[in-house]
Amino acid sequence: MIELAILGILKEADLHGYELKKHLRKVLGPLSNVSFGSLYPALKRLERHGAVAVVAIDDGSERASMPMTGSLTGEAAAFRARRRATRGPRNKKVYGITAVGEVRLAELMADPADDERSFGMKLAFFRWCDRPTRLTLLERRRATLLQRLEETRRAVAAREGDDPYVRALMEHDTESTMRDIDWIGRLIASEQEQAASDGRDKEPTGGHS
Amino acid sequence: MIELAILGILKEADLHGYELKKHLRKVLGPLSNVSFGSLYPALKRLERHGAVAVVAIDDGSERASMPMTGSLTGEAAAFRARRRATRGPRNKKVYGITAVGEVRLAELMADPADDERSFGMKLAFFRWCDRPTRLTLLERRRATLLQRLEETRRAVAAREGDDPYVRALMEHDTESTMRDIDWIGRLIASEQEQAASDGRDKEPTGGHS
DNA sequence: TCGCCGATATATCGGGCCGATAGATTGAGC
DNA sequence: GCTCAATCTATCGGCCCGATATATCGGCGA
Repeated sequence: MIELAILGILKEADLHGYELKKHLRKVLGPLSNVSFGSLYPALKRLERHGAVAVVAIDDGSERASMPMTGSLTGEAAAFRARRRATRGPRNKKVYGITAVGEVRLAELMADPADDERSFGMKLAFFRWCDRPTRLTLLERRRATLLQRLEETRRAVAAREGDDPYVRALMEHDTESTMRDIDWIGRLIASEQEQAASDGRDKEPTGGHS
Repeated sequence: MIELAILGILKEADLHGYELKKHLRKVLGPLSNVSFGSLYPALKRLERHGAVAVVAIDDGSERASMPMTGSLTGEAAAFRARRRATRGPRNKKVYGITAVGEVRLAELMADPADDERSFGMKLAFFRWCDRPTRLTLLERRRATLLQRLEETRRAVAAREGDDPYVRALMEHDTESTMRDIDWIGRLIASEQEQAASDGRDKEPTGGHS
């Protein structure tokens, strides 16, 4: 799921690895402490698959955002050569998302994976998908949580005189799950309201009062 | 952390891999969906380190729980040989925890890892450790959650006009974290009450009214 | 009685994730 | 100029997981 995170962030702006990690931390907060040990291999993977591409190599000169297509000529190249000779380049590889990457992002958003982490990430990138997709994801999450709730409830009911700590854990889990379900319900309602609002804007016929 | 789960379960009863997985699912519920791809390698690892040992090999005969020390003699061996010749043995490898394993379990319980999963597991096995250790773990968890709460709050405050979905995510995270902190607080209070109660039982002097 | 099937049971493999670590540049402060 | 912390890319070993292979077991219908 780290690929989803990378693509979702890169869709907003071209960034190099280190910045990417900082943005991830800021946007997803405690939901994803992506380590460099995952980030760089993932970037390589995505590049190999053509989902992202190196947009520029920032060597410290002012000429950032220089496309890599074609050969560098003139002053810039000379400047870079000088720099490289004296101190060596910084070589910050700035990545950008490609058309393939956009498709991949959509695929990953539609992926059935539905755990805490995955769902949180998808929600964080909801702005990149349309309303039907959003509703599908929300409904799926609600179904998952309801199933989990049922499971935990059965487990609690099955053994009454069990260990008090296990019991406390399960009861707390039940409560948390119920609250999460409510929350998802509110998100769904909000989404449906907006959908209705959009509908009214487009075809105001049939509106009563 | 799968080792903690295995040792914690095995401390209660000797089990073979398949049973182990079922017990794990029952006790830890949705907190750990340990797969065989982790379970069997982990068992091997633990056996190599001497933390668990094969207590018996259940080949389908009625004589379960037969220790492996010494050679099998008499009827049981004959029966086993007959069975093996005709249909082949079932070879359920029943594992048990060793003295080394008990030490390892205590070490893993004291481990500073403090994420959702790790803490949940430890709590599920609280019955295996003394009250000071429990309180230490609870306090540590509370500190972690408080830190996370602070972090999320700062992130929310830092950008006001941000994406509504990211905002919803963060606000929900804040709420959940606060509830978790309250919960931990209640567990700590309960633990301290019991500690005080124990103290009164032992030295009833100084009790005022 | 035979065959089929789902549950039981052990095990491995490829691939991904993570913590630790390495190696290097850069800017700020002194 | 010197040190130090932050920036930046990258790899390694070890662990975890989903998929998969293999084989037995108990029950149920033909």
